Amino acid sequence: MRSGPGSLILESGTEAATPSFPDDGKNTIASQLVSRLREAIISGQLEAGSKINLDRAKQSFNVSLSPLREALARLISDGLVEFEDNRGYRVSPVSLSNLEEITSLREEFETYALRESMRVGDVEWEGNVMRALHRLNRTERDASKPETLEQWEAVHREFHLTLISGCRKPLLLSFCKTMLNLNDRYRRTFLTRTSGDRNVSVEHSEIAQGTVARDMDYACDRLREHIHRTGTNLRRHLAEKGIA
Amino acid sequence: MRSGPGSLILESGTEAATPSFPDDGKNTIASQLVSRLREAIISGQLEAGSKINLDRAKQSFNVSLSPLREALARLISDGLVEFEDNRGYRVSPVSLSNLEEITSLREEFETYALRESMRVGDVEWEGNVMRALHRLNRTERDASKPETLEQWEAVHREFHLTLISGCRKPLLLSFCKTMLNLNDRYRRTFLTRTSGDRNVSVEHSEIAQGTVARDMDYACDRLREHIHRTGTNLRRHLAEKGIA
DNA sequence: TTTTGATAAATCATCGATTATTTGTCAAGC
DNA sequence: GCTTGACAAATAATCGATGATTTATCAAAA
Repeated sequence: MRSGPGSLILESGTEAATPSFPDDGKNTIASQLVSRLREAIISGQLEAGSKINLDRAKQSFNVSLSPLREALARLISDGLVEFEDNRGYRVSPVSLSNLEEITSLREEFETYALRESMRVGDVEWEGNVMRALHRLNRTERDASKPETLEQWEAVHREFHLTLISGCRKPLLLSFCKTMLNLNDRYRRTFLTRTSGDRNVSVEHSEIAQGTVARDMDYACDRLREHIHRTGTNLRRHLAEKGIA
Repeated sequence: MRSGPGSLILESGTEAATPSFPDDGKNTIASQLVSRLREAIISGQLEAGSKINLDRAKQSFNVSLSPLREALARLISDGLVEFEDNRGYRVSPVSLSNLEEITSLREEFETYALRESMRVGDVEWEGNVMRALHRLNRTERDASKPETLEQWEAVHREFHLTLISGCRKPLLLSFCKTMLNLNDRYRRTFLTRTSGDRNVSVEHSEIAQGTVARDMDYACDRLREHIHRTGTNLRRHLAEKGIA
């Protein structure tokens, strides 16, 4: 299926602009599935709480059972999928209490990671933060253009991860990444527009400015508020849709 | 292989004292493997950093490939196993920096979870804490008897988990459980005796007493010290064995 | 001697088919 | 009418075999 390095046969896939070089990562079907399934869950294509029928999933993703099961097993780490013996896999459900926990943990984990980053982060990290902020501010978010929403989600996620990427604590970073994933699912499912009384751009800028200035208390307070506001916002939207 | 409910054929396994009733959980080979592999890694039977050869593992555990791969995929969540495309699975390596991160995160996560537990925990939780303390104090730990060490590890782990079990934050609890697993691997691998200058029993009692008295600062300070001392201890033992 | 490239061996990834379990259905008994 | 139990359909779990990739080996060339 995959043409090896040096092959003259062009691949028929959508990606692969450089057919003579092996792709970086994501070589196996199982690994590709992890990405595709994660995206499908976060974006809401796979409904929260719904059972994942292996036969149907197998068909709709055009894969065999083994890589599908392996991908789902790996997704348990992300908290996006749950499993029970002989009952199979299901998309993790959403709930008010789950959202509240995610918000709380993001406040705790991310402020801790940000403080650590400011303590030990180097100049390159500072630069990455400013670059991520700039990209975020230059990315348009228009509810009438769905593709801009997706793009904005990506750079927004990247901004928050960059903020804490200087902390030199890989386990902590992976936890934060997980929480951010779970949080993004709520936003992408329930929140297409931002609340009117917020200027999110300013919030991001304040966090970033405080961060590179290494003003720990200021930056962490701003970040905590930012996360908290998003949580409050989302909670309201969940309540409107009658989700307990 | 498995005799169904009501069957008159007795199982040949070591467990299953009540053959007429389905086991609670752990029904499938994959799930049993998760437990067995986790125990094998934490106990040090599977060497840290070593590659897991699927063919050999298949034979030594007497299972087929599919459940083995699925079990390993699930173990990634626990941070005990790492994976790379086309290179397979390996036991997560140990290092000084990894131990230090685990210690830091345990300090942060567990004190936060303990505070939350004291804030919202109910009377039943309090009772569970006192029971876990009592069991721990009554469990002997004799380096000359390996089976007592294993037993002690189990009740010790149970004590720490019970402490924070009142917090009503399932995601936080699972993170703490993961960190505790990783920490226990270091202790079981590198630390068979407790340091001479510590009275660990007193430390546990102080934490538990402060907890049920809902003295947040006292209990959390004692817990943080307790975790920190264990970390310092372990770090020394790692250094002695020349592990960077 | 070191490097390179081809080949062989080991190992991982995937598939299709088989077996085991759960869930849905419905009739018999209470 | 409600519960119980047997049967059938749907679904999950496992297996053995096949295909793909990586790693090891070693001879030829620089």
